[in-house]
Amino acid sequence: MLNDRKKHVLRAIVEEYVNTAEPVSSKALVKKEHLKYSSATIRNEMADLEKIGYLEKTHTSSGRVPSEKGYRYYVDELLKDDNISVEEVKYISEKLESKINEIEDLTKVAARTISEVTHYTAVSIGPKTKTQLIKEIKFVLINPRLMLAIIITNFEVMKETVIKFDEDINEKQVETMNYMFNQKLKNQPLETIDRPLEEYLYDEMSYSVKVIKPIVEQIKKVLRQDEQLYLKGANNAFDLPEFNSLEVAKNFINILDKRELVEDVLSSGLAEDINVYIGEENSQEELKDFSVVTFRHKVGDKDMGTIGIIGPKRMDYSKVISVMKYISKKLNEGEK
Amino acid sequence: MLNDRKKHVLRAIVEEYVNTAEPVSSKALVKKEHLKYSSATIRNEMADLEKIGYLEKTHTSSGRVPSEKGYRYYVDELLKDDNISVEEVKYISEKLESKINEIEDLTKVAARTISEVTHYTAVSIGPKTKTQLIKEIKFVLINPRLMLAIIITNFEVMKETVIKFDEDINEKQVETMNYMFNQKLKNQPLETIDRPLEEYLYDEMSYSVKVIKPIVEQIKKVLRQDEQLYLKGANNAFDLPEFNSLEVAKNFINILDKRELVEDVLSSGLAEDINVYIGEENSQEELKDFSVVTFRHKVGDKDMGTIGIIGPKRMDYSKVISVMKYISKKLNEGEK
DNA sequence: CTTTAGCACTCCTTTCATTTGATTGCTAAT
DNA sequence: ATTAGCAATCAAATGAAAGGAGTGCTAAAG
Repeated sequence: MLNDRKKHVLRAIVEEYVNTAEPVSSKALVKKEHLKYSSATIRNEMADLEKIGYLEKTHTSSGRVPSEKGYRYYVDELLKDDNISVEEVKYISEKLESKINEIEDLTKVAARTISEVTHYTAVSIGPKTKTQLIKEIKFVLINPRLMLAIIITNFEVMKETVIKFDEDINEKQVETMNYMFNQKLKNQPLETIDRPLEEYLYDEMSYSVKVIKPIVEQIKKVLRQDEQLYLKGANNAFDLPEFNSLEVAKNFINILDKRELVEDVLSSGLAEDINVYIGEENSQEELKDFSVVTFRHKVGDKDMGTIGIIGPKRMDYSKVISVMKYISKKLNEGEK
Repeated sequence: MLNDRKKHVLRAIVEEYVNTAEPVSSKALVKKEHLKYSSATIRNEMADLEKIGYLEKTHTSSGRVPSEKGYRYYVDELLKDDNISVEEVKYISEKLESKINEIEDLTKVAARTISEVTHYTAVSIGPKTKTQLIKEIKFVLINPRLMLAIIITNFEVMKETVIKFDEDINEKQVETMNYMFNQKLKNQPLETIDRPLEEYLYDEMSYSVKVIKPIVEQIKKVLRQDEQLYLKGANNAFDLPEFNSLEVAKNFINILDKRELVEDVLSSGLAEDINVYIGEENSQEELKDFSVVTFRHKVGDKDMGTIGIIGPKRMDYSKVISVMKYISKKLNEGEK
């Protein structure tokens, strides 16, 4: 357990380093925080904090920098999560309520807004379809060559898609399909709709490939669509001094370029809260020099997707978490 | 008009510079190309080529680098467009014919494949909806609260979307809608479906906002979807020496981050051919240090989207154009 | 026992001069 | 028309020196 002065010093060092990106010296800290102790005293505290692993030095005669453990302690114990200005509140509200929402996915708008307010890179992804279960699947014939498929999942998400046929279909066939597909797919995960099913259907049903294939293809296509990745503010990263190292910049772009990696990152977070992963805490090797903050956008029980920001370990956790909390709240009440 | 030796020198300098990213010296050129002239002679030719603007120096005692005019001459007159290996042909064929196509947009697959083969950054975008005309719009009622809208455009592209209502709709209403919407929208560009239309409909039709709004919103949404931007291989850029300058890297990421800019770039190309824009030839100020090569993916008269690669001016135009030509051909014959 | 002043020591950063080497342009010879 | 040869130019690498910021430790003061 840290005494109050150590807490103060640690918090101040994290915040100062987040601001300046320069190792923080004892002298600078005393001045900045108007501490009633001399720099020598602070130096002693800093030495202690280093001993227990919360601070690091870049070289023997440099100021101190928070370690990952230090950031973690800061995030868990020291940070204020109401670090959001009136202007920011106003800006966010306007964005989320603006007419754009009517066209665009709200999850995307939220991701973009977070990026704009925090100046970090934001990513978002639609609800994870693969883990959802099929509650019901329903086919409606519109005309002999055009059929509508409606899938309802246990997350209360509804997906529809139109299927075109090369040959005529009749009502009787559709009825059979309704029966057969539900028989096979009810309470199965969405990913069941894949090659094995296709083959099963060929065997089981008397319809030709020409009928079955477009159905399966089209459904698969629509399921994929929801998992679309959205990315905003990649350029912001380049304003940060850590990205002056080409090594780091390259790693960063590499991460963003790998779909699966970003999907992993976003989907690994817990459903209920704001998740913070600092450096090596990330399960992905590639992210060991970055920090990630995510949260899941839910409306009631409906999963609407996950939003995350990716930035340097020297991230303004206070700001990011505050903004995310506010947006999360806003999203929930907005959809009531 | 250049004599053959000058052409040879220019071509060799472009290709050598593309390979090495280092200014090409007279001595290196003689050696590399087994020229039967001394370096002094080549120096004279290089001086001439510089005088007429095809070559440049980075400083007084450096080797030569192609100017934009030099690249342009190379692209127009000197380059071979069959610069594609057996392995590459095989790889591309496999990718385009693989099962992935069944799920994924072929335009995206093509863009990704180009990026993989050329190691440049590829972008693609769906068919430009805004310029298309509405040929017919048709509503089909599935149940009292669910309606299907089908839009057919003059590019023979069909778009469908499902519309949910908060109140019941009857067949009579749908008939009226069919009449009214077609009346108003036939032969209009797709972008007509926007706010002005919405207001017109409120005035003209007796239906409530609750009916009209979901229709317009949903149609707008589906129109947007097609213009989705796809990006692959942004990380490749960082393997190129020109991106060792943070300035350049930052510009590049900035460009990719601006949706509208990339959309502009892709849509400015001519429909029929492969378009090459070198440096300042780009109409976008931001692209003045980059080159862009694009082509439109068409199937018969149907516009399927545009694919482009964005890279340094020191681009392997021969490789890029060869690969694009091959893919373009392949896409056309595949869809027959 | 806690705090602090003072100072030696460390090491990064910047600057400047020097050297090295590659390449050109030009002149004069072939 | 071609080429050998050479002075001139400039980037890039190397290394020495100076300056400065910051720490750790010791000894004294509170």
